[in-house]
Amino acid sequence: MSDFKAKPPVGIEPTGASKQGDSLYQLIRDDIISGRLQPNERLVVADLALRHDTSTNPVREALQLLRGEGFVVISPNRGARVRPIDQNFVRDIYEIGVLIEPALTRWFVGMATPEDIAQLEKVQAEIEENNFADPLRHSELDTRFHTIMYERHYNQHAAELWWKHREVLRAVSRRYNFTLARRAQVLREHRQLIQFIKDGEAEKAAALVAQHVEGSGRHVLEQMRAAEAARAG
Amino acid sequence: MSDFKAKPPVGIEPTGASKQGDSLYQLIRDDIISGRLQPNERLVVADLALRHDTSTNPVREALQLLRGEGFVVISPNRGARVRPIDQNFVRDIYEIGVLIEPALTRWFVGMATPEDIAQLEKVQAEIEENNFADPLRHSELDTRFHTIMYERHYNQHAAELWWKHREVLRAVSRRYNFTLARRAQVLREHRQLIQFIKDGEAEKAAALVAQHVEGSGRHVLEQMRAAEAARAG
DNA sequence: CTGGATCAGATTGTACATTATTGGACACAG
DNA sequence: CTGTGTCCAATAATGTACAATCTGATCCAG
Repeated sequence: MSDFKAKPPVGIEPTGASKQGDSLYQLIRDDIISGRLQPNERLVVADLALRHDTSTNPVREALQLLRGEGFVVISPNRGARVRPIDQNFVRDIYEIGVLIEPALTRWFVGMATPEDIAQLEKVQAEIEENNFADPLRHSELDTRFHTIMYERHYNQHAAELWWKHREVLRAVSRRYNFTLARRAQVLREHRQLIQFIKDGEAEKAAALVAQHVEGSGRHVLEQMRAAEAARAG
Repeated sequence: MSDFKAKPPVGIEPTGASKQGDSLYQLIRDDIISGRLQPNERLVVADLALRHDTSTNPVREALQLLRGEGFVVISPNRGARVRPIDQNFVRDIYEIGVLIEPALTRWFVGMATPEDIAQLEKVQAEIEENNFADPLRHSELDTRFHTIMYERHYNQHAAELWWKHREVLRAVSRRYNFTLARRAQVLREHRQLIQFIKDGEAEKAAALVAQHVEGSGRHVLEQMRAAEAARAG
């Protein structure tokens, strides 16, 4: 799990949880992401407290946080369950990304310094070097790539929203591989994006990002559908 | 306060709070919205528990929820405070609205039934009849108008996001009046919007909504700035 | 097979112990 | 006399233990 970590953008609203509450949040979240906790599985407060050697209040707090991020569903008097991350859920999140990310990108193009671009190229070089050999590493690098663009945006709310969604999507896509076609396209789009940023082509960059996010969403959804069909068939 | 209520869209994710937790959430939220609780005021768990005649756990739960909605800021070991809803905060939220609402609208135009349109026209008639005489009523009607358009959207996430933001903005704009210019514009845009929907002009409707939201944001921000200047001067 | 009493299991609420922060008193150096 | 730093106590957040309440399922009676 530790190699799944990615640094959040600077200045993102902290969880506001206490030490134990926060680490519990991390632990349970990792259990969900890694699949150790099944979709729809009940999350019994007392059990979790026992397992993580603490008491119930920190667990409740962590569950509330996870609910906020979309990893857990809570219903009154019936407790918490692992949210089954289904196709609708993923589609919803991607669609919001398609709306928001281009706007963040457009702003970045107007603000990018040579250092920013150097950073992007460095990360892109690492992505190309890794060339999807280590999927987790790719996921982390790709997230870093986009974080560079978004983290200094004045609209912290939008950036935070993007980050939350990103985390969920990483949790999902972790289960699948990239098709060859998609690999090529990701590299191509990143390169092209850097070029547009260099040229100050804000509109083109924004349009490209929209396409990039949309393609990414479509790709994951197709994988999910395929896996679904395989399970059923 | 009770006349400030507006019905949330159907199928919005429930808070997941228990009975007491949920009502506490409502109470504290109303106190923040109405200004009975000052910006940055500390929210002491024990006090709140006492005041609302309950114990600390439900209060903690309610505060977590309020944090999720953006009404409260929590920092570890230092407790919760009323979030000062400043201009940046409002601008951030409006900008996200400008990105999301047109997309929701576009879809609605393709799906609207004659009943939907009749509903919109009915609400619009009430808005015109009220003609901003009762600002709270206007706020509620205006919210209903947009809810009709968005609440059945397949992207429940986007709709929920919109609703949360809407609630915050209502909390803010409650403190201000509409300028005459803005009143006229709101009415004009609503009428035009209905016409576009009738004609199935999805793109035009989306563009108009973008303009509508942007104008609304600008209006509120100007009011805030004016109030700020008045305080300072 | 239906329907309601019953009961185990879990959530929710209460009381309290522990631990962290904060502001102020006080001593001391400049 | 003023500014600085340390210690301490008040205050409040956080964690623990437990009581109360709710839910869902099981198991009979009809």
